[in-house]
Parts: sequence; C-alpha cells; structure tokens
Amino acid sequence: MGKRKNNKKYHKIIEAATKVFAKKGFYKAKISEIAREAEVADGTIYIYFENKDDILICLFEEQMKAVLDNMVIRISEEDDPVKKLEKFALAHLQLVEQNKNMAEIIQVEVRQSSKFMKEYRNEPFVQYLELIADIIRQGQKEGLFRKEIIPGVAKRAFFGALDEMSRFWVLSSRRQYDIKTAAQQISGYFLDGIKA
Amino acid sequence: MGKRKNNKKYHKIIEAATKVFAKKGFYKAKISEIAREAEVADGTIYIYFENKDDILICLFEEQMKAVLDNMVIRISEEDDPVKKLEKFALAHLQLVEQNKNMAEIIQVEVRQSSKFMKEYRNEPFVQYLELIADIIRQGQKEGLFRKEIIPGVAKRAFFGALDEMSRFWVLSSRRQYDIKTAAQQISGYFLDGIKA
Amino acid sequence: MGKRKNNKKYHKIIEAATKVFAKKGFYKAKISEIAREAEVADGTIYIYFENKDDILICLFEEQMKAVLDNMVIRISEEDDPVKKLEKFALAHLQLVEQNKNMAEIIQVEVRQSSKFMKEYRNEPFVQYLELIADIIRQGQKEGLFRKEIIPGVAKRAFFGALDEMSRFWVLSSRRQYDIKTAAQQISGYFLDGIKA
Amino acid sequence: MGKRKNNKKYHKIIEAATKVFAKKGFYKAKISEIAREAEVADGTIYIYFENKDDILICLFEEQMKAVLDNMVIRISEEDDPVKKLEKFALAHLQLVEQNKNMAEIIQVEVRQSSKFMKEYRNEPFVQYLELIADIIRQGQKEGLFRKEIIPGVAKRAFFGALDEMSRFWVLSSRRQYDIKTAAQQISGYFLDGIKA
DNA sequence: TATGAATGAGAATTCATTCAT
DNA sequence: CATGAATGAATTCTCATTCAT
Repeated sequence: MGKRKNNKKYHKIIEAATKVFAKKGFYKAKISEIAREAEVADGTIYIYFENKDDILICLFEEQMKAVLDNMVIRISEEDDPVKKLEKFALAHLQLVEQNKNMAEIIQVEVRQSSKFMKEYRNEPFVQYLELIADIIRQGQKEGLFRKEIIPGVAKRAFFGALDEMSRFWVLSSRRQYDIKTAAQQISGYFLDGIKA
Repeated sequence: MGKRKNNKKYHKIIEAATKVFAKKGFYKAKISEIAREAEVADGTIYIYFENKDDILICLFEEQMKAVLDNMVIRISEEDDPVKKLEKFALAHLQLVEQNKNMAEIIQVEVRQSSKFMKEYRNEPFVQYLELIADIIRQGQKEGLFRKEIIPGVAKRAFFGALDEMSRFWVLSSRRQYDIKTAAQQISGYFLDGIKA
Repeated sequence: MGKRKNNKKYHKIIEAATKVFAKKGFYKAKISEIAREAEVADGTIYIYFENKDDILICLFEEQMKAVLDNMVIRISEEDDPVKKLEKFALAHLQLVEQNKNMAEIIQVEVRQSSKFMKEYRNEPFVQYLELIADIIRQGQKEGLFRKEIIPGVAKRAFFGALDEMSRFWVLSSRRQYDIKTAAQQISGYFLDGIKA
Repeated sequence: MGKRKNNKKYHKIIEAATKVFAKKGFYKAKISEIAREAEVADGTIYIYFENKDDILICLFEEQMKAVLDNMVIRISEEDDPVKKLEKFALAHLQLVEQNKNMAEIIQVEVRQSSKFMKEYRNEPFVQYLELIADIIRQGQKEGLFRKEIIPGVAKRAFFGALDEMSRFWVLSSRRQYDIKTAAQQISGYFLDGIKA
C-alpha cells in the first residue's frame, strides 16, 4: 500500500474524487463517476482505496498535509506574532480561493464525515488549528497578547471566523468582498481583541 | 398541509428526526428509525412530510425559528450593543448546550444541505446571522463600533467564532472550558476588536 | 422475526430457494432468480431472511426438522431394533426419492456450507444421525447387536451407506435399482454385520 | 500443454490450490490467494490452467490418480477378497488421515463439482469405487460373498460408510476413535453382512 | 388517517481473466 | 515464460416510497 501513494493513478483518483465530492457531496457522489472522471475502471479504485470512505480520508490526509506545509512555510516568513496571524488569515482565505473544491469538501464533508467515521481523528486539521494556538502562545510570551487569552479558545475563534467567511464564499459562489479586505478585517479585530 | 403543523404527530416526528439525524447524520438516518423513534408507522411520516429531505427542511424551519425567537427576546433585554453581543455569545453557547442534537444538526447538516437541496435558502439561519449584523450596525450608528467594520464580514466572523467553539463541544462531547468563560473570551476580544 | 415463519411468503421463498439451490447450487443461485421463482421482489427476500446464507440455513432447519419428525414417527411404528433399521433405510431412500431437490441440497450444499459457516452446528442433522445410534444402543441392550459395536461409528457407517446410495440417485438422475431392493441390501448387510 | 504437467510450477500451483480449496471451499477460494500460496503471479496460473474450474479438475485427476495407484498397490498385496476389503478400509482412512486437505476437497468439492461442471465425469473417482466392486465380484466368484449382493449397491454402501466416517474426522478435526478400530468396525460388519 | 409489507431501482464492491511490459 | 495492474461484468443488499387494507 505504501508505494501506491507515489502512483500516478492514485493521484488521478484523488483529484477526480475531489472534484466529484465537491460537486455532488460525498453521499451523492458515485464511485463510477469518480472512476469516469479519473479515466480508470471502477475496480481500479479498489486497488488504491479500501472503499468509498477511504477515498475521503486519504483525500483529507493528502490535501490537508499540503495545506499545512504550505501554511507553515508562509507564517515562518514572519517573526512577529501579529504579522503571523495577519499572514495566516490572508493565506487561509487565499488557499480557499485557489482551491474551492477542496475547501468545499473540508467545509461540508469533514463535518459530515465525522458522523460516519467517529474513530477518525483528522490529525492534520488538529495540527492546523494548533498553528494558531502556537502563534498566540508566542505572542503571550513576548508580552504582545494578553495573558488571560486562552489559546485553546482563541484558536477556535480565529479559525471559526475565517472558516465561516470562506464557507460563505464557497457556498455562495460569489465573492462580495475582496480577499485582502476580509482578511484584514478578521485578523484586524481579532488582533485588536487579544492585544495587550 | 397547513393544519398538519399543529398536529401532535407532526411534532413527534420532528423531534424523533432531530434525535436520529443528530446521531446518524442525514444520509445514514433511516426513515424507519425515525418512525420507530416517533412511535408511528413508516407510512405515517409521508402523511406529514413530502419526503426525507422535507423532514430536514421542516426541522430547520421549526427549530431555527424557535432559536431565533428565543435569541430575539434575549438580546432585546439589553439596549447597549456591546451588552447585546455579549448576551448573544452567551445565549448561543447556552442554546447549543441545552440542545445538543439540534446544534449538531446545524453544525453538520446545514452545510450538507446546500448540496442536496440547492434550492433551499435556509432563511431562518440567514436571519439569525442578520441579528448580529443589526447589532453591529446599531453600534456603529451609536459611535461605539468603528465605521470601517463591514457588518457582513463581522457577523460571519463573530458567528464563526462561536460556531467553531460549539462544534468542538458538540463533537468532542466533553467541555473543557466553562460556558461563561468561553462566551466572555470570544465576545471579549471580538468587541475589543471592533470598538471605536 | 418469529411470526414471519408462519407467513405464506416465507414458505414461498423457502420453496423457491429449494428449487433454485438444487438446480444451480448455492453459489450459482442468484437472489433475483429465487425472487422470480417465488414471485416476490428481490427486496422482499430480505424482509424474511438476513442474507443469502440465512436462506440456506433456514431451509435446512425447516426441512430437516420435517424429515426428522417424519422419521421419528416411521421408526416408532416398530419395536424391534432390526425392523427399525430396515424401516429407517427404506424411509430414508423414499424421502430422498420424494424430495429430490431437498436431498440434492443436503447432499451437496450442507457439505459446502460447513465451509462458509463453520459456526453452524446443523443440529437437526446431528439428531437425525442420533436416531440411528439410539436404535443400535437399544439393540445392544436387548442383546440383538454385538456389544463391541461402537454406536458412534456404526451410525455413520449406516447413514454413510444410505447417503452414498442416494447421492448416486440424486446426481445421476437415473435409478438403476428399485428402492426397496437397495434399502434391503444396505440394511441387510449392515444388520448381518452387527447382529450378535 | 502436455509438458506443462512435468513443470515444477504446475505442481506448486496444484499443491497451493489443494490447500486453499480445502480451507475456503472452491467458491470462496481466490485465484490471487492460490497464487500467493504458490508463490507465483496471478497471471502465471493461466499459463498452466485454463481457468479456475480447470484447476479443480486437474487437481482431482492428479491427486485421485495418485490415491488410486496407491490403493491398487495396497490391495494387490492381498489375495483374499476379505483381506482386500479390510485393507481397503484401513488404507482409505489412513489416506484421509495423511492428506486431510485432499480428503476435505473430495468430501466437499467433488459433490459441488457435479453442479458447476455438469460435463465432468470424475473418472478417477468412478474407478476408485470400481475397485470395491471388483473385490466384491471376485469374492462372489470365489463363493465367499453371497450371490445376491449387488456390487453396484454394495460398493456405494461400503464407500459411503468409510466416507461418512472420514467426513466426521475431516470436519471435526478431532479423532475420537483410533483409525484401526474404525476401519475394523466398518469393514467388520460390512464383511459379516455380505459373507456367504 | 394510519399502517407496515412489499417494492425495485440503484450502488458499492468483488474477482476471474487479460495483456502490455 | 512470468508478471501483476487494470478491467468491468456481475451480484448482493439497502431503503425511500407506495398502496391495499
């Protein structure tokens, strides 16, 4: 199974599934449609994935890992926690913008999926959130953010704010506000709210 | 169809569906399980609802309206927009706490829903969000909040922050922070962030 | 599930399955063919049976119980263990003759099935064999059969002899010897062989 | 195709198939599992065998021929038909003991086989049975066995008795009686039963 | 109204077999 | 000869919905 991840077809299927899940939703998506989209036979999918659920799980792991790595690089370009959070907000919304399909799946299907795969911990997502908590802790250490801010609450508040914004974009398919404006607004009042 | 809404069985089914959708998710929920939970026959459900989708739609309308009315009353008890937002945060998290099933459905299924019922506007939810925007506009009028805050962005940021917090509660089933603490934190830095 | 066994459709399906399993064998038998034969929808089968395996199991239980009851009555008509065994042989071959489908399934599928349902004890079959052992024990008590005969071995030898004979009939579909002749031959030398 | 039978891989596959068919049954056995067991690629099997059915047929031919040859030698060591039958019983049960896998396949799959390969005559098995008939005929000629015994019935009765005994061993995996005891019992009362 | 047995279209999954390498 | 990835036909089983009672 290990070497399969380097396989060209594996990625073709992941890509196809991303497209189809985004368009139809996980349940309405048919294996045969993913197969057609990926230009493979139905049975080929079962060489690379255990079952339909497994496609969704792998798709997350794969894509969230990429998103995570990307974000780690982006925020490491800044030293100042304030700048880091501003960058995070902008980068997050840009990622959503650039990869609507994936964003839509995360928005809709990650939540749904937690229902049918209770056991799935969604580790990359947890790590993604933890990036925010780390920045906040750094800021508190440097005396930039108030000590009484609970990073575990604040990380969710910040992510939730960005996420709700992008959900709006993803689902409404029209963008009323410019990305930079939205990012500045959100990180803006979040920062004002936690600054010392 | 009109008089059906006053029927006892109608509400029994709504209640049963709320429980079952929350536990299994919309797709995994079986009509027969809802029927069993509601103590009616499978066929009876089709007297009160058009189909499975319709149950979910009615459930939203019904329950969100109640949530909405409740919230309108709660925030009308305050005059100060700042107080109103603090109240909103607390009330929202308390509602989630008191009605985990409904909260879980909103968390998961409202998002899903836009997929399988493209036409459904989810009006009550939109109105719920608009409550926040109204408070912000009032605050701006009164000179309490900064003029450059975009209510359409801020309402989502605020709701998203609360929502992400409650998703954590709903899905993790353990509460690490006290409700009041979480509400204060979230409304706290949001308010600091938008204050003039 | 209990009341289902009294249902008309339940028996229609059992009957249809008996016919189809006998004709095609368990694995080659299609649920849809059983459904067609029983004049019900495919789905209806799953109201009365858990799955394909369950049909086979129920079919055994149902039919073997009938065979068992029938045989108990037949041999209770005789007192003499010798006569009982003669009757058993004749009755067994007659039953096979009268119910070729069922006999074929027992011949072929009971064995096969023990593979995919290792856990299945096939209780009625065990009881059927035990009828023979009981007669032998009775004969030994009465001094008619030799003491050194092991009932656990002899019951299998006797049943095996009859069974191999009927397998031949069932599978070859032509009967070279008259039933009574065959029964007499088999019980004949078996009896001579165990007599004191 | 002729030279293939001398090939090392051909026999490796036969052996592997014997093991897998015995464990899983013909239908549940997967070509890929046989291939893995034989340490060859799936496709290699199709160089040596036409298809899955062909593996089973060849396996019979191959193994039954060995069993048959073995048995012919064993019983030719005796002149007396009585001794021959005693030897047959003992040798049969010993063969079963020594080659449980093959015995299990004969038990289960030979019966099955007539279903999925109607055309297949199972010649070696027929010959194996005929060995018994030949001994009986010889005994009748020598005046040792009663004239009215029908060899065609008796051969089945004798084989059936042994077979049912070994089925018990094969499937129950525990041996309650010593082989010699069982063989003596069965040939014992069979012989007493047919003796003049 | 209420019932719940029956329906049957629809989907996921399996696996013998092929064939390009 | 040998390989094993790819195929896709075939089959079981599910479940929303209907309708005779």
